Amino acid sequence: MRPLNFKIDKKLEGKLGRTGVLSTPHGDIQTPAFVTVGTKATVKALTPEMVKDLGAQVVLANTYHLYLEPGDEIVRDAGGIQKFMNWTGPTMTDSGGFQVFSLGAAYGKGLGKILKRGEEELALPVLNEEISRKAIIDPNGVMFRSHIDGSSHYFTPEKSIEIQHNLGADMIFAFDECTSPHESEHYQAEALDRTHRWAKRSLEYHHSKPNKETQGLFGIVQGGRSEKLRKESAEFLGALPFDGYGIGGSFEKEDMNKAVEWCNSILPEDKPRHLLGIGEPTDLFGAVENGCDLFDCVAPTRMARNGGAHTRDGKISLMNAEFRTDFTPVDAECGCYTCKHYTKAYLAHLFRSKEMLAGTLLSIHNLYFIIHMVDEMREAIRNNIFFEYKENFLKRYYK
RNA sequence: GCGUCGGUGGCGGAGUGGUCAAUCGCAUUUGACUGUAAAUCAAACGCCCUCGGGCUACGAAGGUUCGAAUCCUUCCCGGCGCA
Repeated sequence: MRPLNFKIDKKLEGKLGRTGVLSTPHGDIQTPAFVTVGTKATVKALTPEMVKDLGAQVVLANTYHLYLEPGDEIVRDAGGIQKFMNWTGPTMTDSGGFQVFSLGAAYGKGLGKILKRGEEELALPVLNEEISRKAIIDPNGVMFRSHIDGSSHYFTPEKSIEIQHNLGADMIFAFDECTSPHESEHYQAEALDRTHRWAKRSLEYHHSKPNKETQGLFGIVQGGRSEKLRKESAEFLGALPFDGYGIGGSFEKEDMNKAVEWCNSILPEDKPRHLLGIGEPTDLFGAVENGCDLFDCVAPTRMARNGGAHTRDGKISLMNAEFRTDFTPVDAECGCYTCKHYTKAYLAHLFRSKEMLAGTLLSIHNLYFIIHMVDEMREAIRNNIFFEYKENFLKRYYK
């Protein structure tokens, strides 16, 4: 029995986009779908019931974080991540590959996944960089220093898969190296070679264990901003028997769609593709159009906790003075629980007085907004109106 | 009334002769947030202008000094103690 079954039911004419159904041991996912991030086996500020009610189909947790606390064996003994966190739907776990980046090359530099124009100078070497960073890479794996207590831990591809077997999600990722966009082409090639070797090892280890019966393994395409490397990576990994593929790395905003297209024109059509860590409306349209089926992103929930809200007319910050006396919903056209029952003035009050409910209510809204936007893209593809939908949405959102 | 301690920027509270437009915290304003190191971070925050600078400021008014938020005098206001 295969752990996953992916069935494409409609294609976007002239493009790589498609809709489908991804069946997992814990239920079906209508794709394209936005994956809610619950790094530490919790979607921050929300109960699983809230997450379900706002329309989430699948939750993604993290290997590195759950390994550190509470420990993957505890999650295993609890009956796996679904049972542990009381989320009954499909789950995924990331491999810890992103932490190679965020705790390594990006540590202390405020570097994110998307490189903005003019940020290149940040690539200048920092004094004592090797001391400050908390992840050090070698050919065999990565040494992490815990961001919690400073203790040292060593991840190999085998170790990451072993942890993910213990966590027990329906879909797991091969251990990869997410590179900094500042790295040279030479380094990108070297890192990609490492990611490929790690991918094979992840696959071999995975298939040497019985968990392969229930867990699908995704390989992760890397290659930075290089067309040559991206295509090379898609070729290499596409030829391996993964159950799906992730597209990782950090991008120049303008280049992302191209990079996604390079990868997806090569990756096997019948396998699900997950664009890792992307969640801005404009990026999601590009990703769907160019053939991605899944995307996860912390932005909706993180923004929400910081007072940032999506609306049909663009982003707003509820900390802005004007909303203190605005007695209308965050988005009058939104059907979420928060918009049905609360005003901006109330949310502004909650944020200013630092009440916990603020982050909860706005997380509900932002997740609902993004999830439903992707749902609408899916329906638009099925109804042959994707490009109209896209144009109307983006024109209004970014006006 | 006498004695005593104190009055600093929206608030709290440092500073006790020059390096003070004044540490710091809060509040305020704005910005950022894309496989969560994040309910976080950054910037601005007397007035005027362009970096730089100019102007007005530490209860009020005088004074000492090259120079005062800092010392002196008087006054006003507040806490406490004694009558």
